[in-house]
Amino acid sequence: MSIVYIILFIYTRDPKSQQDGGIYKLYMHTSTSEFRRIRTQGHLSCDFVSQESQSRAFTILNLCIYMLPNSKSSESPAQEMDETREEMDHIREDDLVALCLGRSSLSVAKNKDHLPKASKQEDDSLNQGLVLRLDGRSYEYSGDQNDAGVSKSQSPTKIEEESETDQKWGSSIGLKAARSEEDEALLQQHPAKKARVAVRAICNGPTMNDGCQWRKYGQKIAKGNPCPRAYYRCTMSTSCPVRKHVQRCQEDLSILLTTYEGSHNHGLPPAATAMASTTSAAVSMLKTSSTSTSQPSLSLPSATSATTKFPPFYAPNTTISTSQSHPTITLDLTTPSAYSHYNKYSSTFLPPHHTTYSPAASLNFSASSSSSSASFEHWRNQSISSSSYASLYNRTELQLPLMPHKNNFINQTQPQFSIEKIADATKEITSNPSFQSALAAAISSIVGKKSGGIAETMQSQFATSHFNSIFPQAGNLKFDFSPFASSKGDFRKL
DNA sequence: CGCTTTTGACCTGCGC
DNA sequence: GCGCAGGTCAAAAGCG
Repeated sequence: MSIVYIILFIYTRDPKSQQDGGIYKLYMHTSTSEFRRIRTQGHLSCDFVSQESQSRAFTILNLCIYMLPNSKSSESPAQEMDETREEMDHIREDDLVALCLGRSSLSVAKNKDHLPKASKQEDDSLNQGLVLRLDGRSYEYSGDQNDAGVSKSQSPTKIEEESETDQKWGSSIGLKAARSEEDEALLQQHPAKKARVAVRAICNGPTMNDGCQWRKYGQKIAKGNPCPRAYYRCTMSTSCPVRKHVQRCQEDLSILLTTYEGSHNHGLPPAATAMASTTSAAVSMLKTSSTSTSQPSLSLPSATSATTKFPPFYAPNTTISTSQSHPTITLDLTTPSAYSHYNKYSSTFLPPHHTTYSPAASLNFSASSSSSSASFEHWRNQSISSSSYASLYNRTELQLPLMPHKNNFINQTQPQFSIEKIADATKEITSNPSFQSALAAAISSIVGKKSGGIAETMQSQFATSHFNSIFPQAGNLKFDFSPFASSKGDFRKL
């Protein structure tokens, strides 16, 4: 099996200076042997550069978004591709913001030989392990521990504990690799165990407003944390098996750890679909990992794998654990890439106008009960007034952290490839449920982190507009996290 | 009065 | 088998 790299650029533009900001590159590994670079007109654009197309059927193995400094304008797509490879070789690792979903060795384009084709050995490594990475690389990469703005207190406790003894990439990865193998074995030993998704988020209220209705049925003092753990069950349906427990982080009382278990057997209100889609995507990843016994065994790459260009930053934002009886994936929303990198760079590189967040950034989880319509209305009003489609699109896209500018960068080069080919490829990609759920979760996570909570409308608008811009041939795909939408799905075709 | 929360008891799984 | 910890139950209390 080979590797496909699809690089998706998401341009950002500062609304005041009209200067181009950072770029997101989205690498997608699939199981076919192709390398594509996606580019279209405008802020978000696509073309496909397909070097080799052996099969249109593939599975999404990895989905990464890296934030890079601006690159140079290119004369042609072919030149751009060369530049991309060049970039991959020279890019400074700590310039990256990453958001990754999928299964990966993280050996993304470490060297030129890795692109576009991968050796069988690398293919095997790509198959190994299940990773959900949501930025945070700056916490794990310890090349410069004195990096300004990288506060240790922002780091999730779990990773903090690990990173204290495993400050370097290699050792950390080694641990994770070992653990992942154990996890895999455990997952296979206990197939009946329900997967859990834990969400760490800053929340002042008793629970996170995830859009569902919950009833508390118990409370316990758990070992190792004086803060009581509260148990809730979903009350939106009498037979709904979904439970969650909520516990405050001992180290930082503003952080709430919410662990979800089970799947809703009823329709969800639109406001609940964002979290549900995120958690279900995470669960599906766990399940995929645990059920893929017929495929090559899954394990994380060796710590000694020296062929990676990008360090395998298993972000502190996400961990997979089976230390308890249930396989658990932890999503950390307390260390958004935006904030960490923003903090890291704003004082040094960014012009003053970058030091203000968009209004949406001040949104937070509701401090009231989980089903508070008042808080929802408050949020809704904020969303409507501050994040219409147009304003969203013109505001540097939620003012995600920008990298230092090198050059202006809007390349309007016309694609040299047939529309049909692009459309075909786009359909293949966008019709893949794994990709849909992964991208939905990824974007909802990154937007959710930016806003400090679940901002459904913004997620919907952001994800929808971006996705449709990225894949204009996909037929108006829509991320439906909107509280005003009627569908319970998180991703659909209109 | 009905719904929710609290809280001690009980059950279950796991490690030794 | 025993002890421990996590999880659940259900009666009592609280609240609107």
